[in-house]
Amino acid sequence: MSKRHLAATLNETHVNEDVLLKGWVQRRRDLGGLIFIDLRDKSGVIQIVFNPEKNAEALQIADDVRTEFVIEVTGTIVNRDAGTINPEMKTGAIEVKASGITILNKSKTPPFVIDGKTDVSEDLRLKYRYIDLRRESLQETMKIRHETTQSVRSFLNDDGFLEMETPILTKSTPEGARDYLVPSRMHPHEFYALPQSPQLFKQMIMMSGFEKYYQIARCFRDEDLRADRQPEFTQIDIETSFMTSDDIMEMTEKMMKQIMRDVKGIEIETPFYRMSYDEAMARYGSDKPDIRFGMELIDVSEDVKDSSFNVFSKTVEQGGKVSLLNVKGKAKDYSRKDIDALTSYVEVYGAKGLAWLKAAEDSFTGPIAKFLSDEEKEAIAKRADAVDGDLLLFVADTKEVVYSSLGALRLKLGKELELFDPSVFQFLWVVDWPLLEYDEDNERYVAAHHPFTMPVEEDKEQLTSDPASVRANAYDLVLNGFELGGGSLRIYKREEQEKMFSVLGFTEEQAEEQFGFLLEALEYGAPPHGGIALGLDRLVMLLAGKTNLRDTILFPKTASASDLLTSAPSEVSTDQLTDLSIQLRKK
RNA sequence: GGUCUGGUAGUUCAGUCGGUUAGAAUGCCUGCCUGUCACGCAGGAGGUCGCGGGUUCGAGUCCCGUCCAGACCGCCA
Repeated sequence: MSKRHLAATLNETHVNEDVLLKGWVQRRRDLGGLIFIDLRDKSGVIQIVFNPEKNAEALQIADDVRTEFVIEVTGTIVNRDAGTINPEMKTGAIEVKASGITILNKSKTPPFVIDGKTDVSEDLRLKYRYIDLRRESLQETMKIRHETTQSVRSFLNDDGFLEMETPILTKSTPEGARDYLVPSRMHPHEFYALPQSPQLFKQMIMMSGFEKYYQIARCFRDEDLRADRQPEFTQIDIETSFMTSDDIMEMTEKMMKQIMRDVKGIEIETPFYRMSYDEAMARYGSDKPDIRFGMELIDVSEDVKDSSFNVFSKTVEQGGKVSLLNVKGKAKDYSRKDIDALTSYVEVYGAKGLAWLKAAEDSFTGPIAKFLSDEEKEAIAKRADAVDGDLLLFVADTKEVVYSSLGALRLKLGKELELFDPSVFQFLWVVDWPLLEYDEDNERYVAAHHPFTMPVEEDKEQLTSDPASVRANAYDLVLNGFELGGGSLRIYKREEQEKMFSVLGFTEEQAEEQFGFLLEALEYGAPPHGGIALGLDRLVMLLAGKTNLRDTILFPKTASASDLLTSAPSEVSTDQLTDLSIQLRKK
């Protein structure tokens, strides 16, 4: 018998069959004359029993076996006695009566226990990533990742897309995120950049006449990390010719529908709800709102603009706004101290404080209550729909600070108060983005998305007269408060692209030097085109119910962008540097 | 670049007001145990309290610096 069996594929139908199993020792229970070993392979776990009546020699070897040893076991599948069935285990009704065991490899005692229950520090897990990955939860997540990419491929292949690969060694461009640079040996003093995205290449692919392209593309950005941001990440990158933005959104919805069906077995509703950027900011204080729950921002600027409470009236007078969150029925649950904690929370986002009122019968209590007139309180109560027992939390500041602080507070409270069902997947399109943002530091406009985004047709006239008012023909896909990705129609005429560069403050020479190849390509029959890019890692994170991107990436980086397993980055030899004509400055 | 949290046994943590020999659980080792499944029972080993400096009669504990990990702000077209 030489055919290997997988642990978790065995069940009662295999009783009396001889099996061969190979895998790791999950756990060993030594009862003296009887030893149980839980054998784990990629499919799962099954219990092996070593009984001297069956084979005394095998029992002897099993005695030497330890956790994470790699073993090969032969034996017979048997039903467990009624009283010894383990309902917690997929294979809990059967076990393998061992006739033989071979130790294929020993293992040192692992630095941490491999089970779902044990909490281990992140750095240790990353240093021993290959051990950490043996845990069921990570095995499961990597399977979800595989299923997701396969679902994407199957959908796009069926829809006539070609999967194509773009270069990893590319040209550095100063716009956008910081580039990872690769020095060139053949061209001393010159550098390649790793792609932040295949943006220009996929546009070139459209100019090459392929019409439908996709790639599961690795992208690189040398910026600081976050729980949902890694310097090296993967995008589902898509570009099409001749499709409208509605076409692209509809296609993306179908793709998401298939992914949710294939990976989660969930039927989601399409089309997704669409919301303008302005609406998202006003209602949720976020350009990627989590719409699984309400508790929206309520603007009371109008009601307090003449208030004798200066904090409110002055803010409105100076062009800011006063908004609040109505924490329904929670007034009693929040002490002064709790609200102080919320205040420190919003201060991180630039808010100077968090004013509050508790709604009691026909009145408000709280430190600011005495500064507000009865009419103002009434107006606030009406607008906020405040009833007895509600807690109102106010921020008065610039629009930006009000949005970011209350937007963040809304998410925090939504989570803490369990205002939503975490198993729900709520997709949303955010559309009508501003094309440009004014950069105070550099005193010029920068592209909000990227400089190749097409303006909305009816706003094109304002591009030079009122750049800030121009909307982009762009769309972002949001899932449960996370930006899954975004796309746009692209500029496909040279004059328009040149105009865009000029609005962004490029001289003709700069535009030519950095993007001359693009401008030229636009002159040779570039088709109307557009596309979308979705963050695969984030999608998998949400599908797997994780809160951290590291858990969806095989070998992730730490918050300081190092790899604790291989100790990258690391110093290199002087010979290597000499080859590259590089001399290091003292640290 | 900044703010905050953490770093004590292999691991996860506790360690009071600065005071005798730094603890617990788990893991590990040894012995016993034939139906366990986080097996049980008995015993044992295991510590550069991240690192460097300072204050003090005395520092895991206080102060300064630094490194590492994490969360967040800035940043991320």
